[in-house]
Amino acid sequence: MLRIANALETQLRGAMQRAFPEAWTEAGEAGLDPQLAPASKPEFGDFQANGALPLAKPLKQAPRQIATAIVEQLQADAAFTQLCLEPQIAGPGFINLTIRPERLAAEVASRLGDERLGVPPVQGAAPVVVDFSSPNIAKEMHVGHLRSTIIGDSLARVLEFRGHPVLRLNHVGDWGTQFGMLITHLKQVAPDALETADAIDLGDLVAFYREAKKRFDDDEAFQTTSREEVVKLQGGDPLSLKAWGLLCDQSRREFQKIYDRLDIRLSERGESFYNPFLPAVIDGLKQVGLLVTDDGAECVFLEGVSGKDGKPLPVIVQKSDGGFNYATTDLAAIRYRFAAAPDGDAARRVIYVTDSGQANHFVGVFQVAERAGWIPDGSRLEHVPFGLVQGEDGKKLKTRAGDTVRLRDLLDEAVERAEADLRSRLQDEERSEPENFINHVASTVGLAAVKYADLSQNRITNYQFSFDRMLALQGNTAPYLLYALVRIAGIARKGGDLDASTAQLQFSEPQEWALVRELLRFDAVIAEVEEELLPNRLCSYLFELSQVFNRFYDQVPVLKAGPDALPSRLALCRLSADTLKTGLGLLGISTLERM
RNA sequence: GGGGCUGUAGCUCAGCUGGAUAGAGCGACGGUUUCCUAAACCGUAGGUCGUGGGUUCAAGUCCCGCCAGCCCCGCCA
Repeated sequence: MLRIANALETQLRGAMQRAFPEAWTEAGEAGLDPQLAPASKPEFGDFQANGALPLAKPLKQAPRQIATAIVEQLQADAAFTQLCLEPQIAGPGFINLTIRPERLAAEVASRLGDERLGVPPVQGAAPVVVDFSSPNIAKEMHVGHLRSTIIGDSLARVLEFRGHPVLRLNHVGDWGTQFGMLITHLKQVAPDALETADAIDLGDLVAFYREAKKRFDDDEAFQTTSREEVVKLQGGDPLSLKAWGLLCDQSRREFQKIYDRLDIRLSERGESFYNPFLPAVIDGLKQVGLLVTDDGAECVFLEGVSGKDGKPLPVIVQKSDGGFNYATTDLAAIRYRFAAAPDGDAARRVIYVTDSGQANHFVGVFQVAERAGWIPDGSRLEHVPFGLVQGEDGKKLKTRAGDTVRLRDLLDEAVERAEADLRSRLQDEERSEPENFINHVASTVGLAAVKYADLSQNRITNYQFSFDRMLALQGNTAPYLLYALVRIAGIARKGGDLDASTAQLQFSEPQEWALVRELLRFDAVIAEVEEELLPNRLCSYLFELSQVFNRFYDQVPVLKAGPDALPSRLALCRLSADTLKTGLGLLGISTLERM
C-alpha cells in the first residue's frame, strides 16, 4: 500500500494547493500537510486525511467546509477518482478515503508472483553494521545474551531483506585483564595444550574460568603472575598469544553451537581486532583538541552531561597506567566502521544492540565520535537499547538456585516443554506420529516461542520471561502464528492448488476484503521496522494477519467454494502463507507444514 | 545529588508524524464442531491512560512540576 499512499499524498497536496492557493503559498516551501494516515477504524475506509482541521483557524472557515473544498478538488483529479471511491467527510472534518476494490485486487495480484511481496529494494545501498550478541570469551552464553542475539538477528534480517549489505558483527569480549589469569591457569594446568595441537579439550570453560578466578582471588603469587601475563600478552609474546588463541577457539566452538541452533549467522570481530587502531584514537582526539589529562588519565569531557559535583562528566580513553579501555575500543570501532576500505567498513549506518544499562556509555562515546568528526554527514549511529529479562516474579531472571540461567538450558527447556505439550495433545487426539516428526515440531515450536516472545514485546521495556505464556497455543504467540500456516498447508494437502494462476481476482465476502487489506500492509510494516528498529511492530502485524486469516478460514470455505470464488480464495491463502512465512523468516523463525 | 527508562483493564502488554467512542492477548463468564488441523472462531464483563498543571481546534501521545519502580553515574564491558 506504500505506492498507493504515496500517490494519495501527492493528489491530496495538489488538491489542497488548488483549493487554497494563498494559504499554500504562505505555508512556504513544504506547502500544506494533508496529514494522511491509515484509517483508524475499518469503517472509515483505508486512509484518512486530517489536514483540514488545523486550517480552520488561519482560514477562518469551518473545518468541514475546508474539507469539502479539498474533496471537490480531489474529485476533479482523474488519477484520484480512478484510485478512490468518493471521499467521505466525517466528524469534525476528517476526509475518509476508500480505495477502489479493483485497485486493491490488482495490488494483491501483483504480489502473488513477487518474492519481495511488494517491498521495494533499496538502491545503491551502503553497508549497515549491526553489532549484536557479543558474549565474552571463556564465559558461557547466558540469558543476558538472549535479547541482543535475537533482536539483533531480526533487525539484520529485515535490513538484508530491504537490500542493505549488512555486516553482522559479533563484538566478542576477547581482550582485557581477565586473560592474564586465564592464561596463567591454562599454562599451569594444561602445559601440553600449548605444545601440541588439540592436545586437550578444555571441556567446561565456565568451570575453568571459575577455577582461575578463585586462584586469582586467593593466591597472591598467582595474581602477580597473572598481571605479568597481561603485559606479555599485550606485548605480543608468542606463547601467551597461543594460549589466548586456544581459549578463544574453545569459546568460539561453544558459541557456534548456540548460533547454529538458533540459525543465526555472525561474523566474529572481537575487541582485539581494534587493538592496532587504539593509539590512533588518542592521537586523533589530541589533534582535534578534545583530549584533557585529568588525574593522570586521558579524558574527553562531555558537553551537557554533568556528574555529581556539577562538573562535566569525562569519557576516559586512556587510563592513568597507560592502558586503554572499552571506550577507546568503541571509538576505534566507530571510526573503523565508518571509514572507507581497506581500513574500514564504509558503513553509513551503525547499530548497537545492547541492554539499556549501557545507554549512558553510548551517549558519551557517540558524542566524542561526533565532536571528533568521525561520523560522516548523512550517516547514522544508533544505540538500540533493550530492557532486562525478568522472571515471573518481576526480578532479574535466575535459576532456582540463584544462578545465572545458561542460554542452552533455557532453549532446552523450551523445546522439552513444547515436546511434552505436543505428546499430550497427540494422546488426546489419538494421533500417532513418528519420533522424528515430534522432535522436529518440538524443536521448531520451542525455539520459535522463545524468539517470538522476546521480539513481540517493545524492546525498550523490561521483558518478563514465561515459558507458559510463550508456549501458549492461543494468543499472541509463536504457536498461534505457526498454526495459521499449518492450516494453509492443510488446504494445499487436501487438493487446493495454491500456485494455480489466477487471471482475475474477485472477492465478495467481508472476511476476504479484511484479509486483502491486511496483506497489503506488509510493505509499510517493513519500512517502519527498518526505520524504527522495533521488531515488535512486525510481530503485531503478523499476529493481526493470523487473526484475520483465521477468521477468514473459519467463516469462508475455500475448497468448497464455487468455481467463481475458488481461485481468488486460493490466491489469498497463498499470499497469506507467503507473507507469514516471509515475516516469520525476518524474525528468524522457521515454519511447519504440520504440527 | 545528577542522568536515563518505565508507569495504560485483575495479569502480560500494544498504541506508528498529537486526531473520531483508548486496543489486543491471557484470565473470568457464555456460545460454536456431520465441513479445509477447534492449537480455531463468535460474544459478554472489565480502564479517572501514576498524579497536578500547561500548550492545542484536538493530548495516552508534546512541555513543566510531583510520586513510585528499575537501571546507570572516572580509569570493568
